[in-house]
Amino acid sequence: MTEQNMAQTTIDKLKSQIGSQVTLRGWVYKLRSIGKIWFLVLRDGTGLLQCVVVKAEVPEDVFAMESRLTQESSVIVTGTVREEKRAVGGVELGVSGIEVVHVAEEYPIAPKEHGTAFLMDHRHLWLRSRLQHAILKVRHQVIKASRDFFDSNGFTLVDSPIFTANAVEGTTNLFKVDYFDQNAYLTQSGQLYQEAGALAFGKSYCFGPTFRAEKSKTRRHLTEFWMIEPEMAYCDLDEDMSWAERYVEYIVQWCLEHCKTELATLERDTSKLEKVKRPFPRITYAEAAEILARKGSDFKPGSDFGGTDETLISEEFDRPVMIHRWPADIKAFYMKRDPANNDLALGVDMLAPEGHGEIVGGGQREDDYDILLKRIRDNDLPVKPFEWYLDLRKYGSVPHSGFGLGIERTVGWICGTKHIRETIPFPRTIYRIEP
RNA sequence: UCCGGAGUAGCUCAAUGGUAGAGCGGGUGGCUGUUAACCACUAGGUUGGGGGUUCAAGUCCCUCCUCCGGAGCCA
Repeated sequence: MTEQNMAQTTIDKLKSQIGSQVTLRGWVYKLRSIGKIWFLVLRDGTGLLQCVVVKAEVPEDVFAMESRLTQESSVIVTGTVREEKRAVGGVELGVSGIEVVHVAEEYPIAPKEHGTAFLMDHRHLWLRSRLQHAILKVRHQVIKASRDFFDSNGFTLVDSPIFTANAVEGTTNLFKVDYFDQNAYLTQSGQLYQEAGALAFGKSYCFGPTFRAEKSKTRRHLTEFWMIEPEMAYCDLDEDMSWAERYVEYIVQWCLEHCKTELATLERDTSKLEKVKRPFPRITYAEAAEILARKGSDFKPGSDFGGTDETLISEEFDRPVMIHRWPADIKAFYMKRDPANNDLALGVDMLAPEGHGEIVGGGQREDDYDILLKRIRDNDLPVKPFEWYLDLRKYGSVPHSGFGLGIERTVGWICGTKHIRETIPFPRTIYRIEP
């Protein structure tokens, strides 16, 4: 290894390298010139660094590079790290040399305000900007925390397929694909397969993309989104809710500890997240309906909650709230009924605070063969594609439960972003499939 | 699918029916500590498409397209 390679570093490590001669590889984030000094703000994926080029301190050709360089040009910069209160991040680089790797063409995203449509058209470049970078860093940590949580609690990763022959919830619109000469769909949930996983491994989970062909046009919807779905054998609704609150608490506390810089960049009020500690309130659907009645919503009892209703309910609590025991009519066929009231399903939804909507949906599954078969028929679903699913009730059926957590809505809540489309690298919405 | 909103310079937006403009970005020049630097100069337009009314349309009417927000549905 040459001396040059040994000095190779990244911006996030510079605080411990003050006084050292280092080399950084990155891109020009911003340029400012005041004559015989110019400033280059370097971006390397780990942070931003102000680099100072002084005419009297560098060779003439290095100083002359200011006129050649453009925003987002790729450069390798060498210099001495020093403390500097005036610079962003508290350190700066006194430049001794610059190697130009590529001079970028005029960059479309100027350091000024842009509209969302324009930025989304340039999503592949927008990812480089501070806020988008921070949001996706949080997304990464949410996913890491999720895997850590389930991996260290005895769950086995059992990936569900993306192509499926059956519609989990029957009623919702699925993306149909030509699967050779047969119809297939893109999955809208990996849950059914996790039930097989839980009966094989005790506790299993999957994490992958799911697809909904609904023509939703709201800040809470994507046609392609990522869901993490755990499923537990020998688990009833109460235990299911305990898993959900442990998991959500874990993710939020993990991000508070590991995403301090990003949450500060996003100007997130973290005091709201610090309150996300167990136990979370658990209320019934009927109690939630009472809250809405008291607050004057025009909500119709027996129906599902709309976005506004969810916000009204979540405003009552300072942490996520779990709503359980729903009218069976509005829930999926596979949900087990409440032994105390056959009209109610043992389902649970978790609403995030601050109006970020439903982040978790789940419940206890019907484990009786005859009842499940009847439900499939009552819902006018074809029995054939569900035969394997029914088998799970023929060979060692047990009470089991699970849930799914929407990654994008969770990231949106933790980051405090208004639009869910900023929480996924390349969002897919009804009118956007590019870039 | 329904309701509402918007399409004008690369971007963000102005412009009573009467000569299409500004800021930012780009280019040129100036400045030894800038923070969205500043100052001067400069280039940049089929006003989303089509049709109509009018002496005259970015502006009024019809139609189509695109996008945005919300509803429904959902995570």
